This record gives sequence, structure tokens and C-alpha cells, in this order.
Amino acid sequence: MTSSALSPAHKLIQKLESTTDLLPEERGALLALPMRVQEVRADQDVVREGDRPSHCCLLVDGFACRFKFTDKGKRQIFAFHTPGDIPDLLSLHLRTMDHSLGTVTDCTLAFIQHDHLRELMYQHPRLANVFWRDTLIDGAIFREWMLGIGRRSAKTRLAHLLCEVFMRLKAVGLERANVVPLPLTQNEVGDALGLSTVHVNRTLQELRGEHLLEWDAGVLTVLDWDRLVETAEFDPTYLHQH
Amino acid sequence: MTSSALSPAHKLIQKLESTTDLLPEERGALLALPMRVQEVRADQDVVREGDRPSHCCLLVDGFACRFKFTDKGKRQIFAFHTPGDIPDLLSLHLRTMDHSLGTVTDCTLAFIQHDHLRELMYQHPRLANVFWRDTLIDGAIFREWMLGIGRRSAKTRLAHLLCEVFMRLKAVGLERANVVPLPLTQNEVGDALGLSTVHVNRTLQELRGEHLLEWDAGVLTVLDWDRLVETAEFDPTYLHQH
DNA sequence: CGCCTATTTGATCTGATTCAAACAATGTGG
DNA sequence: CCACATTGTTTGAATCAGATCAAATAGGCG
Repeated sequence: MTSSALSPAHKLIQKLESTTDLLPEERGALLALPMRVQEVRADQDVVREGDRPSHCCLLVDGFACRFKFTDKGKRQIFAFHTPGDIPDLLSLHLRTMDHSLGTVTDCTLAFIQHDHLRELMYQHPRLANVFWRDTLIDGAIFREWMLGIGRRSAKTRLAHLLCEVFMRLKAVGLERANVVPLPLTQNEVGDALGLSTVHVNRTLQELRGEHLLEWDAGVLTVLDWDRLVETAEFDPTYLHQH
Repeated sequence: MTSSALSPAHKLIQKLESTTDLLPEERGALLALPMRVQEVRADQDVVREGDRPSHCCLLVDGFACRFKFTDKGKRQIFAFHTPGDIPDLLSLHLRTMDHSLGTVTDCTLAFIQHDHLRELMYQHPRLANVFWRDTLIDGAIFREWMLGIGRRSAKTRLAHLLCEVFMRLKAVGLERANVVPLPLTQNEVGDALGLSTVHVNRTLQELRGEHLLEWDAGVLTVLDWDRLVETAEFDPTYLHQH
């Protein structure tokens, strides 16, 4: 559980301000957004491929992921989501979900009606651009993962994922002394990297063996950021934080 | 060459209308958009990783692709673009390019100032949503490619790419009797699928051997769409055409 | 304690890569 | 119009990164 005292809307604001600036009135409008908060247990689907949602879902606490299955039953995870994210913001403009959103851990979610989001953006056109930008960063991360899955070795790929998650968690204030919560199973990491669980395990042992990181009980500790970045070929430009 | 008599703006309109409806005044505003048309030879970079463009680029004629290199010099192609696309629309909200855009064939490009696009969207908020939606479909295609590269066999992956390109070209009127222009090298296809050129070649021979398609001299002929779709596990939902 | 889930280890197999070379098609300059 | 350079396709053989299969171990929890 990645608990915190912030309200749902505050989490969203913090996340958005990790990549853009907001005006006071925009912050106010976000705080006034009606939301229905709900707790969801781990490993539950929140939105499914084929659904036609009329609301989006703000992740307040916990970890979530988006994924899709092959006809042959193999899963690819497209993204891991952390507090402050709206993982299914795209449903605002894409009628039918082409993939699913599920919880990784127990989560607190806040559902926001499409209508309310549309009204918000109508009143605050700059916010529309902020959200658009957010979905573009989402896409930038897809590209980076694609590059990794298609062209990088297992070791580089895994190191890269860990660098990315670390930076993103840091940006929303979930890092403390090179430690971040990372409650993923090796199986989930494999589904994200296009690797088998077994191979994730062995690759992880390499990274541990080189004293780049520790990762136990859902907690990731970065021991040597510079060398981790190096073996990951990690350049954070694509995260478009500023 | 995928020539045609349509003006740059008409190409754009046709493309947008393959996935949404436009109002007459929106069509008019698009036609009034100032553009600087330019011819570019094959294999040239149009926008490079690290650039901070002040204009976007409408592909009027020819094929283009977006890509990025690994530190070890391996290329991953993220997308192929066909006439009517604005491949770098994302530069409107992402200051720094995190990947490159290049021509595959000789191309006709039409450059549009960011300022003009912003003004257009300010005057026609619905168009902003249309363009946003377009970048979301871009992202949906990334996800599908990721699923393929991460979890599908070479054969399925290649068949899937060909299905996708075929449908997209059809949507912008470039298909005739199951034939579409496809002026890609096997090397480029490999860089898109995360495969070596050699393996693309052998896989292609399988598809040809099963009489699913022909592909010569930059022309793709689909011989058996249904069986191609089947071996590709192709479900076009993710293209969000309607 | 016993159950369930996640991690780890070992052995074997395979889809795809790599390297190397032949072949085909197209274009270019003399 | 031919020699030859260039780029793309095809073929063969050897190799390897990572998958698969199977089983042991470890941790948490009711």
C-alpha cells in the first residue's frame, strides 16, 4: 500500500505538475471535480477490452497495469500505473477499449464521469492540453518499451524498466533514500518486458550480483544509480518531465 | 509513388474522416490552413530526436516512418506513415522530440506552423479533439505492435503488420482489387517487427508459400484476406476506424 | 501446520540471430 | 549499350539468447 494523506484530486495535481505547470484556477477546478472513490482488491479488472466506459479512473493509491492477451493466451502488459495516473484517460476519445486495465495491488480508485471531464476542459482549454500531453507521454513510454522489447537485451530491458519506474515514482513523491515501493511479481515484469518469468529471475540475479540494486518484498532499492542507468541505456528525455 | 490529385488539406481531411466525422465549417477551416509544401527524397530525416520543432508535418504523398536507435546502433521503427498522416503531431505538446521521423520513399510534405494549428483548435475545439483522438489511435497502434513484438511469433507478427497496413491504406483510398502500394524493404520491416532481415525474408516466404499474399516491387497483393487475418490474429478494433 | 503464491535452480530445446556469400534488379557513367 | 556499382533479396550453416519444462525452495497467512 502506497498510502498518503493527499486527497484524490491532490494526487492528480501532483502528478500533472510533475510534467507541466498549472494555474491556480486550474488547480481549483481540478479540486472541484466530482469523483466517486472506490477500493478495489488486487488482481481485479477495472476496465475490460471491448468495454465502452462513460467514466475515467484516477488511480489514488496502489499499482495498476494495462494489458492485452494474444489469441494464444499470452499476456503483454503495456504500462504500469502509479498514484496520480488516469490510466484510461484515452476512453474519453476512443469509444471502445482495445485493451484492459487491472489492479496489481489493492487500489483506491476515483471514478470521474466523462461529462465532467469534458466540461472541465471546455471551461479550461489549457487543461485539455495538459491531459492531451499526458496521453502523449503515455505514448512516448510505449515507444520506449517497444524499442526495448524489439531491440534490447533482457538485461538492458529490465534495468531500463526499473530506472523508469524509479523516476516516475520519484516524480510523485514516492521515493525516499533511493527506495521506492515496487509491488510487482517477476511474472508481471516478464509480461511487461516480453520475457519469461524464469528469465526475468535470472536477469534480476545478474543486476543484483553487480550490486546495482536490491528488490525484495515489493521494495526496490537502487544501490548504484549511475551504473544502473548505464547498463539500462536510460535517457529520461522520453518521460518529458520538467 | 502514391500520387493523387487531392490537395494536401484534402488528404488530411480524408484521413481524419476515416476515423471521425467533420462538420462543413471544420472542413473549411482545414482547407484554409496555411501550409508550406516541400518535396523530400527517400531516406532523409525530417525531424530528429532532440529537435524542438515549431511546425508539424503533413504527409501528402509517399511513405514515412518514425524510429529510434539503441545505444548499440539497433533501430526500432515505431510506425509507418501513409498519406494524410501528421506523424509528428505530438510535437505540438511535447517540446523535445524523443525519436526521429524520416522518409521511406520520395515524399511530398506540407509543413504547418504550430501557431496555426493552435489557432485552428482554439477556433474549432471539436477539431482539437479530433487531433487528440488521432494521437490516441497512434498510441493504440503502438500497443498492438508491442503485443506483437513481445508475445507473437514472427509469422503472426508479420502477417499482422501487413493486415494493418493494408486496412489503413484502404481507409485512405489507396487500395484497388486487394492491391496496395507497400514500398518497404525487408530490412525496414525487420526493424519494425524486431526481427532480422534474414528472418523476415524466410517468414515472408512462408506466407507466400501458403498463398496468402504476394509482395513484389513495392506492391502488396492480398490473395486470401480471411486466412491472412486468421494467421495474423488480426482484430482491427484497435485502429478505431468507423 | 498446511496451503498458496512467488522465487529460484537445473536441464533441455528452439526460434531467431549472425555471419557469409550468392543472386537479382536497378541505375550510372563512359 | 555495356561494364560495374549499388541496393535489396535469397540461401546455407553455425550459434545463441531466451523459452520451456519440471521440480525444489521460500515466504506469508488463515
